[in-house]
Amino acid sequence: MVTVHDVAELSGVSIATVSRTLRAPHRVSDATRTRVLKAVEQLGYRPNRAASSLRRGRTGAIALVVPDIENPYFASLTKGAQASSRARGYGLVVVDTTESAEIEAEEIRALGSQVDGMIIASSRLSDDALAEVAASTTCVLINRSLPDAATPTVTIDEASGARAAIGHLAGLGHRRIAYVGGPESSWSEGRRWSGLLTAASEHDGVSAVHVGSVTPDARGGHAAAAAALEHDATAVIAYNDLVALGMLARWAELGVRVPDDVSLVGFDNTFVAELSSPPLTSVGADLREFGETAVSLLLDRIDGSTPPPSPVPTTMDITVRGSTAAPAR
Amino acid sequence: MVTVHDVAELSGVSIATVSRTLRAPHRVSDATRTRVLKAVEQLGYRPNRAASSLRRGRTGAIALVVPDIENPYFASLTKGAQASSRARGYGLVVVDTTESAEIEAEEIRALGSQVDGMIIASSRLSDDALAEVAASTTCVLINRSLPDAATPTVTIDEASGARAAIGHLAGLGHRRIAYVGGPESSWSEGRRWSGLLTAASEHDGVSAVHVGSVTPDARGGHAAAAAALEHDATAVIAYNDLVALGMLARWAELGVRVPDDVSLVGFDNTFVAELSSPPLTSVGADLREFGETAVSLLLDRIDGSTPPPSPVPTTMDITVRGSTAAPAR
DNA sequence: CTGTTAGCGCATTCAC
DNA sequence: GTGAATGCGCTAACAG
Repeated sequence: MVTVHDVAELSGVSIATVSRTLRAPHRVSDATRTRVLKAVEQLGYRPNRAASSLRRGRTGAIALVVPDIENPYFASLTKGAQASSRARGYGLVVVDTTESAEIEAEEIRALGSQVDGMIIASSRLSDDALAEVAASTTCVLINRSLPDAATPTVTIDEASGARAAIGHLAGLGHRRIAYVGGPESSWSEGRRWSGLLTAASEHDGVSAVHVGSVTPDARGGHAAAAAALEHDATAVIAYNDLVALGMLARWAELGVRVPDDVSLVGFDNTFVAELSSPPLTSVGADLREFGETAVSLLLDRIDGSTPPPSPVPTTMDITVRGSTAAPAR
Repeated sequence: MVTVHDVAELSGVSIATVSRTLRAPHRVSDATRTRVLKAVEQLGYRPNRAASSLRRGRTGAIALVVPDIENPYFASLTKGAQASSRARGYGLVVVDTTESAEIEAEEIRALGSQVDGMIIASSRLSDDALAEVAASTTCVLINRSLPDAATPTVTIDEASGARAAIGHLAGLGHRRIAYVGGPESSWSEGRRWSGLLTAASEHDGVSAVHVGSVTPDARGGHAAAAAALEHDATAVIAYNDLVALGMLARWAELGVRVPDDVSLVGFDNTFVAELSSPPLTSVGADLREFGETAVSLLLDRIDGSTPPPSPVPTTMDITVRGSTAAPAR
């Protein structure tokens, strides 16, 4: 292993100057800087992160905690966070908690001394447990608010998505719209449903009906497909794209045609929405950008340069694809 | 921050004993061990990773480098690697190189001092560049072999997948089978196509025809959908599930019915194969297990307990869903 | 502008 | 079985 001492010796300066050249280049003379950098290059010197972290009390890394990296929603979020943290010179540790509150708690504890801060997405922790985490670490929450309201949080404006979905369907002529919800414990679920109710009330004659809560995957949609049709609705909105695709597949088996017999709208607009036939109309936010926002907020907090302004919720837009059309009658 | 000194003071022992209690419990007496552990618990002491790393010369973390975390293939791989490394007490740093050889090289360099080893999946690096990495770090390659053959590698037995696909289709009565390939530069592409050719030759009267190379995503499949039908084939095998779904969607627009008019088989058997209608028959390996295998191999190398036996390639199995049936004629 | 010095928190000798 | 002492590689005072 090559250390500052080796570089110092080769370039004829002290180890302090080597360190300075790397951390604060403007504090050394041009001549020595070039000399030191040449030696660094020549020896292939890379500062030891562990030593640097120990001395500085900061690791230069942040963590992103997600419930399930296989979920396209979190995959996109991760992608954005990754790009953004690299751009700011930070490493990113991604942790998949497999939807388990226990593992989440454990990982967060273990992470404590390894990173300078963390982003916790869609936490499965209780308010109390999460508040404790927020109190003892520098963190940013995604899609989850805490009563105290002191913890920085980035959220998606679910109401804007609901408005876009309802507006699109109402514009096509739909009057009765069914909503297949996600887990009742989910933070998004509550916001999506209340957003839909509000949006429906803003259109004359349009009503929304909640037809059950399912697990937020294709299996859930599959199971709810039949029930969703039992309410005279001409359009169905699903908790997320996966649920929507599950319904779509089940309806195909049942001979129900989309969008001829019923229109279908998903939430999140993940890449899977483009995969089905017909492709799925879906409302969603730019998740990569969302991930970037969270990283920025966290790093602003860590670097402490500016007091982080509480960011405005990211709005959702609708992407109209083939699964929606005017109702038959 | 609570350190060994705090724990030592509270439990009335020296810092050496505290450290020993944690790292080599059997080397302290029962009495002191319980006393120290109580103090650890009481103070909420967590060893500082940076200090520990500096002293021991190992970080307790490994890295997984993937081209694209949004790709379900790598997401599943990551999931398995994550679970397995956690189980063995190692942290996992996931890096997404966005399919860029440049970023990959840069990240690998930066990672060097931060992890004890790395797993490089589907590297975009040149043989030379990759060989250099392999020479200077402890690493394990996934889906990519190096001429020198000295670098530990875990691979998937693509030939077994090809055999399963051809066998299934031949069994249904298909004789002429088209293959829509992926990027020619892809390591898997070559193995898949040659495996298909070999497998076809093992069945009387069965032939496989290569009908072009596309980008390995739904867009690629969309573009190749029409061309795939121009060869009198009654069944089509796609480079991967995404390509298959792209074709499926395009065919739906074209009025081509699956599996009535043509059968379709994907590669990788990622979760998206379950999402389409009809759901996609696909050959694939257990990717989570694959990720676990890679982690095990790497950690065995690092811990150096046993000389890592070169693992056998993971075999692929076929999952038959609704996209395949006997040919019409 | 540059060098000397003193630890950061921990794991490991080596005595006892 | 335990304690005292050393230094891992680096950065941040402080002097010069």
